[in-house]
Amino acid sequence: MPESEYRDIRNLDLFAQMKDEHFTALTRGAYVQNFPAQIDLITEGEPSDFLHVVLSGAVDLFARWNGRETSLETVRPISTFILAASIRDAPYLMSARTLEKSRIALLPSQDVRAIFDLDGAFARAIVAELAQCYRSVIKGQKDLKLRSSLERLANHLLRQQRRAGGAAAFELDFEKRRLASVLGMTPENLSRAFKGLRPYGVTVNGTRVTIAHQDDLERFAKPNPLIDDVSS
Amino acid sequence: MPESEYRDIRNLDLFAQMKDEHFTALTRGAYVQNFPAQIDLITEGEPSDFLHVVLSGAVDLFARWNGRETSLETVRPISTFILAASIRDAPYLMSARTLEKSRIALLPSQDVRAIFDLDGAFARAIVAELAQCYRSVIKGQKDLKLRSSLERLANHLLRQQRRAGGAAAFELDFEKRRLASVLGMTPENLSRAFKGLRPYGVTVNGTRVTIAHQDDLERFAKPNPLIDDVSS
DNA sequence: CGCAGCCTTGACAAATGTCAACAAACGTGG
DNA sequence: CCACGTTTGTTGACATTTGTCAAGGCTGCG
Repeated sequence: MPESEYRDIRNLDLFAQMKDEHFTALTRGAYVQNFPAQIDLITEGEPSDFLHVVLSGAVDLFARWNGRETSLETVRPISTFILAASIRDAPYLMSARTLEKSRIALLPSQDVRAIFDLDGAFARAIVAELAQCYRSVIKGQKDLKLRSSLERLANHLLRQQRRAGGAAAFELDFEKRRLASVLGMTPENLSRAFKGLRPYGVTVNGTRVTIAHQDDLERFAKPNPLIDDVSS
Repeated sequence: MPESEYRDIRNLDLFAQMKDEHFTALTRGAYVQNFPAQIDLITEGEPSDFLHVVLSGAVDLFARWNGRETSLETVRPISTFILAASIRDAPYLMSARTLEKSRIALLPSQDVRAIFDLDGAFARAIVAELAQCYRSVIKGQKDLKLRSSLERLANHLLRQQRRAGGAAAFELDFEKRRLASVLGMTPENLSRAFKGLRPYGVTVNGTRVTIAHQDDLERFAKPNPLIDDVSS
């Protein structure tokens, strides 16, 4: 593993505080691999052999049931995914595939569990990470159960706008068919939802979104820190 | 705190392995309280002052937005709730209220965090608990996004049947208006959904459900371990 | 008994999904 | 760089699902 990537991983909140020897042990059995876009990395139901770290690119976590499929989360660098399955030595609940060309580190789950038992700082970091993940899924649950698809889209746009710097015009960070799946609707419905937001000053051109009347949109979307804020 | 309740808490997975002195310190600032039914225990957005342990009764975790309300989880004895908020010292994402007369222990979040930093065994137990909670919310997310309300009800009945011992006839464990909220639909819709399951041999009388044709219902519901199993 | 809350039902409205058609964007190989 | 085919996005028409409102029955409790 190149020194720079070793550093990047080491600097993740999850690994920053652990003992050197433990981090070394953890990365000894690890390897880093490049994947093209649209490659399946893991499949739900399989045993969780590796904790994955996205070093570059992007990964989609999704699930299937009865012929249907839905996107549950997008993982962007630099962060880990399927920590919970690794820790519990339980089967993956979600499948993962690359969205773009991606570089991914794989740490054997077995080592993660072993070192988690030895290193208190690591255990605490895992707690912080899991608590964060948990809260973020709860927010997603609230978003889904309390809002209509139009409201979900409106709030998603406001969140995305903030992440992109806050300007009135910004780029969607993934293709619309996936956005539809993330928001829990069909692509056709998303198209119509965009049109439904026009009265609030939203226009779209390809992946470029412009919010002409910020106040109108916010009055409609009613964003709430307990659903829409990244931290907290 | 009575000795028997002290024991009950001590025996929870979360506390079983921690050092005696730490457990003592944790319970020193704690207190136990009885609440009647339908009492608000916490409100979303408030700082998380206490980790709660349900000793008896039942607690509903729910959330509101824009005048709507939804039930997210039911906590039954003996287990804790809002662990994630306590650990992160973040505001509650959900409100809680008693469903019945309940006995609840309150452990100061500050102490939980302090001892979590001192006690590796405790930290590990918290990890196990949080990973479990995380996975269970992900399952809920899949249930919501991949299934129609009729399918959600069918699978809920099968899960409930198993929990109740597996007999063809069993009791719903909460009132229908709440079940509707848990499943993400209106009470009216739930009524109709029950009728919609009649072709698969489901009949309801008050809170008593009978599944006459187990196979038919399962063929329709297509239960899946990665969504419906409690553990794993 | 009489009230209050829950459940059910019907009629209707709104939201969302499906299917088909087509246009636009993209990538590949010539 | 173009031609081609594939994928993605959009739109319309329509079906299905879900929600809303209003009414009435049932039950439990004071």
